[in-house]
Amino acid sequence: MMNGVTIASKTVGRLSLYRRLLESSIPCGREHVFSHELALLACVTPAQVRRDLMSTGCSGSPGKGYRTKDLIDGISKVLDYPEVQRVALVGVGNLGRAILSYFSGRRPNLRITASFDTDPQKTGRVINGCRCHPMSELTAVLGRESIATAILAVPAARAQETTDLLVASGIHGILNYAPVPLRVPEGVFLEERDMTMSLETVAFFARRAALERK
Amino acid sequence: MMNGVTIASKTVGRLSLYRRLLESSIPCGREHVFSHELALLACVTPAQVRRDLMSTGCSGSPGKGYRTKDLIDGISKVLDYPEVQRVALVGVGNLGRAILSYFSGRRPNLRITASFDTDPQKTGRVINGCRCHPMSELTAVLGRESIATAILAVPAARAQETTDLLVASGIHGILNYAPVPLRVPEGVFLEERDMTMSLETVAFFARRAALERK
DNA sequence: TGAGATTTGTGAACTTCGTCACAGCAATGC
DNA sequence: GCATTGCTGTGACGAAGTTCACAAATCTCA
Repeated sequence: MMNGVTIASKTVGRLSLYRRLLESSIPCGREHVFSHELALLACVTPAQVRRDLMSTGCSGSPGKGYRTKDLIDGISKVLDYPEVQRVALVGVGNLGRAILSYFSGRRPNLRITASFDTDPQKTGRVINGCRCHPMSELTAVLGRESIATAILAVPAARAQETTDLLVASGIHGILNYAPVPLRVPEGVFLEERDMTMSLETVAFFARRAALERK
Repeated sequence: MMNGVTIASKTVGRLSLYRRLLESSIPCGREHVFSHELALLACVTPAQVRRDLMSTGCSGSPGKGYRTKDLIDGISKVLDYPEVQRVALVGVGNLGRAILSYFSGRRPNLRITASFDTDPQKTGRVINGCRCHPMSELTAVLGRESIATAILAVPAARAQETTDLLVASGIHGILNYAPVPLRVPEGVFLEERDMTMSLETVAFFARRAALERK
């Protein structure tokens, strides 16, 4: 690791959640929060919250809780890059557009600034506030904008070749919505979000729970 | 548990993946597969594959591997309901429509057969091959079609109330794409798929990996 | 100021998930 | 038929993630 501190990937995800909750769901007047209040909002245990916050260096005081502002700043110091961190989206189909419209203007510090597609109908246009480039420009655009993070939403058949291209172009983190597992070299962080796997898992346990109830 | 066998949720997800790979990526002539071949396709270790397959009851023979057909049947016996299992989608926005078009006609045994939305522009119409009902009909439709599984893709502000309604209407499994954690009673299986958390996690580790490389 | 109530910070236990490594067995070659 | 090869099935181990539980710290109120 670059600096001495390691931080678990699940913790990073929850920190992002805590920050959102602090910004949106804590009544404005409140200057302090307790771990059990955040826990309730985040649907985790208070111990989990405290454990996660340890890795930000924030500390609260017994009896009073954590200063809301300190938490937001502390979490941001861990999660945010000093400058804007740009993200690329590859594949501007139904899902790609949903992702674009979902993220547009959400966090000023983390922005999808470039998208790519093979379809000439789409390339050259601005879709959901984001310019769509042809795949041929991928390497150049990623380099120019120093993009290290990509969201992949292309058809299964194209997923691996696209990944290889992304990696060769300097991408170090991929969020994969294509329904195939990706092969990436060491040093590239990969998060798989296969909807089929998710749905089939939920369906399996739903069935089971429904049967149990009978 | 209803029957004696417990099965880990991650294993269920991977079994679904193995089946897809067996159906699509194994050259038709091949009657047998080795665990290391499946492992390569699924991007996991051979030991993981064998471990997962244990819970299906399938067994292979040393030197020859697993019979492809046995595996597909064995996995299906675990994952599939004898009848069609119906799924509901709540929230037919950008993401909802992407989900619908993604799943339409994919697995005959697991089908999204009803969708719901508050927007009167959408209700009453068939969108991406799926009838969209007003929320007021939710309980009735889920009951009539005996639906126990739901995909949630509504705005954050509506997510918890919608969940409560789903649970009250007999849902036992929820796949949540709304960007808030849901509170569900025991006995309801919940899978959270918050895109913001995922993206922020990937961005964090991408940045870290990129810095390390310098 | 001191007693009591409450919450933090964290070592230790526990749970879950994945990997190792090897005994045992089917197939093949000699 | 015996030795060899190479893969399966699984007990044991290890890593990651979560919860427990309690000492130490702060606040409240008399």
